[in-house]
Amino acid sequence: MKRESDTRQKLLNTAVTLIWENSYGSISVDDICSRAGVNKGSFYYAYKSKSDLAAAAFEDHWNKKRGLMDEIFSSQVPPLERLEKYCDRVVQDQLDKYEKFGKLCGCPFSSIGSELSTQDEQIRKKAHELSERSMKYLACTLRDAAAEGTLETEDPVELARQVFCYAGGLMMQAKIENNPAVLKCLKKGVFRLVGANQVGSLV
Amino acid sequence: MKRESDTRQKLLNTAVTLIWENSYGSISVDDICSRAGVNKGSFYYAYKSKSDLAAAAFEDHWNKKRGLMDEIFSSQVPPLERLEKYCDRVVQDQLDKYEKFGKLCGCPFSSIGSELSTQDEQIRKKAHELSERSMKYLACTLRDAAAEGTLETEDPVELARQVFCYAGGLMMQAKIENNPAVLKCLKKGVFRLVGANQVGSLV
DNA sequence: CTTGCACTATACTAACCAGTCAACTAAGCT
DNA sequence: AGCTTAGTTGACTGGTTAGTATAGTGCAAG
Repeated sequence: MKRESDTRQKLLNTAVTLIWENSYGSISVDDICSRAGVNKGSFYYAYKSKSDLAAAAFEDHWNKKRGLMDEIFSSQVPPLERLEKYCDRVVQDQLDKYEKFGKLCGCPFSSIGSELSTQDEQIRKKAHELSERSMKYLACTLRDAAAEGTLETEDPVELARQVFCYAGGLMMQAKIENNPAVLKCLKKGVFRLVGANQVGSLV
Repeated sequence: MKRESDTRQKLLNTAVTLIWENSYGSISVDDICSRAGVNKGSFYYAYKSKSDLAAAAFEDHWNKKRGLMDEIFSSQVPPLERLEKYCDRVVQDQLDKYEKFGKLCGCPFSSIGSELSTQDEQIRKKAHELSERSMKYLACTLRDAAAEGTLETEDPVELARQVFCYAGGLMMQAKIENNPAVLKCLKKGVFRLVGANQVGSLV
């Protein structure tokens, strides 16, 4: 029978939070440990390096979001509505974080991926992998929309990438401006990009 | 009569290069000094902190790019052609860097801005300021295009922001994938976003 | 009761960090 | 020549870093 401890989980949660609000480079293992209420020895018993924990925390954070993503991108929902809900959710997440910390934190995957992609191959690969997963939702949605005729595209995979990059770029810009108002044009830009009218505006 | 030294300039150049290829957090003052062939004392004689140098290096890097930007966005050039040249240039810059270092480095302003915006207000402000300058070129171009009737927009400033964020997001994604092929859809996406046909495709 | 193992606690290392300082060099001015 | 001052030098400080070593704890099965 295994004895389980919540040390790993505490470290995962703390790592995501601290790194998201600050940056990988500015957060130390000691910071993570003391915030998580875990001793250094336990840290290195649970993970073999700081980079390892970060990669695991990435994966864990994604898993926590996955249920919601599956729901937003459910085939039961009309494709353009999925897209709209996704935009709303992205903006809402940023606003929640903003209210909580008084600063716009951007997308954790993109921020950390961008910071470390040239430094740490393990983290770059993980960031890449997670971005592919997000793009899958979008590609599928755009394919469905094309099939029902609400938008036209020859290449839903490429278009999904464009939408994804636009969203990521906008969050980054909002972070750089530290201004939630920047996010206002997320939906408008996405729909402009896919060349469709928003569901709401058709009513 | 002033005695001038190239210490400041050497530090500016070295800082941009090292931080661009790596990250602010992973590059130390000692790294910058030894690569620039400058002593630590001289560093702190020239700049009062690491963060100060970074901000100055930002500004300096922009100034070096400015001439080319003025040329690309010259009123003498038809607006949509400016947009195309801009895209070409962005991609070319990334490819040059990629060939030189074997890794995709992304946009230095966005990368460092994204890394430090929640940490260092001075750098966040500088990154913000420089992004505004880029967007000015784009807004002006889109306004001109609307005036000559090659595209439609109610709000060229907002559209410029969307274009800018899309480009930044795409560079970030290319960095995360460490794959120059990602950049291929820059132009297509930009023209999709502004709702115009590329100049080339009209011929 | 004891052996083994999952986990914790903390002191420690060796390298590294940003930043300081006082001594030094040399160029320009009178 | 002699003074002033911009600029240089590299050793130094005090604190922090990721990671380690080792002793210890508490549970569970034999």
